[in-house]
Amino acid sequence: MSREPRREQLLNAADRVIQREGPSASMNAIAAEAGITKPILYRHFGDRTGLIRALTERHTGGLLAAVRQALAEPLERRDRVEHVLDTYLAGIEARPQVYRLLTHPEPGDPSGAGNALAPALRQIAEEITRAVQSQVDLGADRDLLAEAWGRGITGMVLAAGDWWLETRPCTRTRMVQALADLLWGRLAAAADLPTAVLPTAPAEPNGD
Amino acid sequence: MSREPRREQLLNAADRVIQREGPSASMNAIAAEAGITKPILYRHFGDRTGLIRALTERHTGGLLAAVRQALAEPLERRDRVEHVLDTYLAGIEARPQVYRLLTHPEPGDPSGAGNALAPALRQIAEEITRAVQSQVDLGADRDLLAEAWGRGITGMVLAAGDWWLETRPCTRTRMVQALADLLWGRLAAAADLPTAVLPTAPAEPNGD
DNA sequence: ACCGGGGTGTTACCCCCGGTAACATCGTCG
DNA sequence: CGACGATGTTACCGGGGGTAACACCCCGGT
Repeated sequence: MSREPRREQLLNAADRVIQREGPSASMNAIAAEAGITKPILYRHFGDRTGLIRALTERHTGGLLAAVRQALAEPLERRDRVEHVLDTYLAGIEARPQVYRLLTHPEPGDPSGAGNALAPALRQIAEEITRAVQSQVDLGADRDLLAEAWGRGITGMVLAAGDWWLETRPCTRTRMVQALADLLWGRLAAAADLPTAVLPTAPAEPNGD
Repeated sequence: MSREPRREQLLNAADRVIQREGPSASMNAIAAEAGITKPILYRHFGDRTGLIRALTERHTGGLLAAVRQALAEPLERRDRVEHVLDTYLAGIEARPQVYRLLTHPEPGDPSGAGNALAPALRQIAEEITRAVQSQVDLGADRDLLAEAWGRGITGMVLAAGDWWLETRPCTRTRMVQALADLLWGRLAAAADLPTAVLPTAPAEPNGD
């Protein structure tokens, strides 16, 4: 049996463990799930990050492709944006554990310093950047704006989506509306509230 | 000498190590930097997360207070938003390593599952939520929108700020403009670009 | 029939990390 | 003085990532 099929089996096992125990599952646990021992895993994936990377690449495909396709949909812009948001939220809703893996990829790697966006998310950010660049007329600043917005929108959806997944405060479509509204400048358009009172929150140094 | 001052000294040492080695510095390294050994650290902080928490709380104060104050500034809304953005970016610009600590607090903790936003950031998100709730008239959906937007905006600024810090594609004020423009619905307002190419040949399933 | 290579797998080990137990030392207060 | 609360130490544990060394098994070549 050539290497590939075995690799797939090992990835399946790793997948199951991570579904069950979260992204911090140990190599021992993964090996045990696969019915084998550690060195084999290391033969196939080099090190832990290699395994995780293989795993994420395998799952990213679907979500990334879906988002990319949604970005290219021939709709009115607002509808397209909503479509993309819904696609993303549906994706993370379907497989929360995998989604964790995508967002928390390599716990505490000392090398690369701090990327707020995991590789999988960075691909999405680039996809958005490209879409904005090619679809929206932003004048001279287009490159800067598109890049900044690509990252920004990705981070926004990541954080908001995470919150939504955990607290489930509303339906998915409603959440899509809320985010699209934000992107659509509803924050700018809304009226001021009467300056109630309380310039500042009464100093409450700490909570939790 | 009561406990507090020693604690401060230990935190100073931890701070130096983390400035130098990043947030994944080991307890041994921190103890060594302080000229002592591990058990003392554990006496003072319980465990690693306790230390990190103490450290973040110490640094969060400044940024959080600054953001809170910026949110309460008596300006036109757009100016206020820009002020908040600038405050945040200035804060992370001043101390990148600390900022890493705030955003990557506990690498791979198995307990809390996956919070995309670190505690420090969550406080900022709540601050934004409160500000939106009390300052902007959003009709019946105000609670949901304010919460979703609080998280979303925080995530947006986190991701975009991270990218900006690493690549420094423009000045801070320009970055502030770019993000404020996004929040101000410029994405919605801009014209379509002539559908230059794109619909292209019918579906060409392709991977990068 | 023999051998070698590429796959399978194992046990046993290393180093470091987070965390703890047990013990020794100083200064202060009653 | 003694008790107490702080300081500090060495030595250890369990477990995680990662590696070395060895064993099997099958298949194809000479």
